[in-house]
Amino acid sequence: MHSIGTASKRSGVHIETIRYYEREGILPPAERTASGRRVYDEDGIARLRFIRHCRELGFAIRDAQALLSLTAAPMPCAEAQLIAQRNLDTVRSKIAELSVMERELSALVDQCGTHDKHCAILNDLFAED
Amino acid sequence: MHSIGTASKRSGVHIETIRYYEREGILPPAERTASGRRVYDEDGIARLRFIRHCRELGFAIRDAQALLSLTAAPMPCAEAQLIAQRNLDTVRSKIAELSVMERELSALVDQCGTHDKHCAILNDLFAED
DNA sequence: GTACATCCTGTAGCGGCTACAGACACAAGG
DNA sequence: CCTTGTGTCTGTAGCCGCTACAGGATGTAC
Repeated sequence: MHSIGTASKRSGVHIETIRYYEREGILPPAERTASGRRVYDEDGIARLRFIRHCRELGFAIRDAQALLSLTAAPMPCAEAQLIAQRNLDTVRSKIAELSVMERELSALVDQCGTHDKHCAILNDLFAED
Repeated sequence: MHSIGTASKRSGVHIETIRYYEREGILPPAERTASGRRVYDEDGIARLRFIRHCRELGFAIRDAQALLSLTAAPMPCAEAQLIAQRNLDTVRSKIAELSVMERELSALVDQCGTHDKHCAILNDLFAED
């Protein structure tokens, strides 16, 4: 049995974040000692790590919660794959958006300094469309 | 002279967002009619479009504000370039993070279905590290 | 026994909007 | 003049996923 501090260190999830997850119902409420302190067993720590991995892969916390609850289902694959695919789509469209930004920004940065009179960056931002 | 609705349509910035920018001091307070309605001239609309372009390029609103105020400076280029370069760095590191996610997620999605017994996605998320 | 670390709850803040509620204002038609 | 419909106003609360306190209780080591 472990304190929240130990669970935090071993799972890589900040203490405040653990409490936040509990408050939000992402995780089941932790057991408590007589004096009211949270206590975590290995499963509890594994769940924290699970959520962290989900977040590192870009899943929304609600999706992380859904995936976690799927681990108790008999045939979780199809559902899990669906959620993962949706997230993959989201990640890819974010990359696409950022790539557009990257191209335009680097063009702007390069242009700047080539014009004597006006700043290319500011000019461009003022353009009609 | 234009109403906020017209300014919104012509700049592509939502009405609520325009008021938000004013509240936050991103934009100078708009002129008002006798009855208290906001009024925008062509310059005001141009400023709104400027902010929108900044946002579309990923600039934080505070940076957008800084860039906007640079348009009144005599030698804005160096400063503008600095802000743009910082933003470009941010955008690039976001792309890098998302690319890692993309690779890992697509591997997971592909793996799923190849194992009969356990879901590869959920297994992976439960892994030690 | 006394420091000091750790934990608790509750609340407020971040960024960048978005979405109301409830009250005024204005233009067009009857 | 009155109604109807649309536009606008202020103020506040919510979204996401935390993060950062304040102020108090509890646990541990010397």
